[in-house]
Amino acid sequence: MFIELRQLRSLKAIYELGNLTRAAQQLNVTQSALSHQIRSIERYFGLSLFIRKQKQLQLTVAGERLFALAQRIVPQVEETELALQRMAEGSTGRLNIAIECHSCFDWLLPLLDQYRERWPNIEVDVRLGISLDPWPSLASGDIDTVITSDKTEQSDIVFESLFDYEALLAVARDHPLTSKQYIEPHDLGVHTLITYAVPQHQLDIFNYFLTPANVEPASQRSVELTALMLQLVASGRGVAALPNWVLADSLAKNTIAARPLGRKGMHGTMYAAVRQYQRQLAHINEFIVMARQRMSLN
DNA sequence: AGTGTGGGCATGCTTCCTGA
DNA sequence: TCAGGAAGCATGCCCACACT
Repeated sequence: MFIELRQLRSLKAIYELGNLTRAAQQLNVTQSALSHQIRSIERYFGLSLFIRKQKQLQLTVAGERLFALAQRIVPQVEETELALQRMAEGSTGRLNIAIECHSCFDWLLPLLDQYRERWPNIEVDVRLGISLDPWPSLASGDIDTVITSDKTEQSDIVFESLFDYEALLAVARDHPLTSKQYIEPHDLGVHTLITYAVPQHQLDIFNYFLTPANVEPASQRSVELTALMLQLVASGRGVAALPNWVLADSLAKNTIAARPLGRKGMHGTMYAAVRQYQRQLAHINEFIVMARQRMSLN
């Protein structure tokens, strides 16, 4: 391939400015360099691009053909360069987030309000990843980050740790389990467990606590909203395993009590999974930094 | 180290403008 | 009309740099 973007830019500048000298000034090269460029195209194709009879350069048919190409290509390239530059600076772009936990809304939504103030030109969208497998969407670029506590080996995906948390069993203030220092799996065998309305295999309380001990709760009730779950727990209609950031407010107001799950507690880390090449984008990096800052304060 | 390429410097040529 | 100067382009030569 012989025709280069550099040459199209030169041809466009020469035609628009009317002579080599002014075009050379605009392109930050010497008149001589520009003349060499044009001559090299002319020699390669064996065609003249300009009629050089007067001082004013006039396009030949071949020159017009190449200039038409330059008029189409150069603005598109410049527009794309600008868009990429802005994307790298973070002044435009998008942040499509998939979250794998219902309770993440509790910290994510206030964070996004703060984020939108800082990055008003970034389009932000949040999708609940529980009902779908978010990883193919992340790999294909359909979404930009997955908020998850499951760190799995994925090629070209980096897991940025956001914060550590502990899942606790929330119970009513006067619940019999408040007498225990920590909860054991069999303690739940006689109580109603309130969970989010998702399949059992997506619930950590089953995966890491009940199923390994071969224990089933006496009954299970599912709800969609965290607030409703907390109300049901507070009124003694069941117990629920929730991360500490969800319980912080209710514990502070003393409307419920909470106990660790197991002697050592059930600890986890929340991650933001992003594609490797997107990690350096300013608006994505800033989201990670803001999430860390916000949750380290809690 | 050899080669290719882009671009700068120096210089010559052509065209245009201006004043006598 | 013509001479002189200015403006603009072309070209040979050279150098720096990238690539193999």
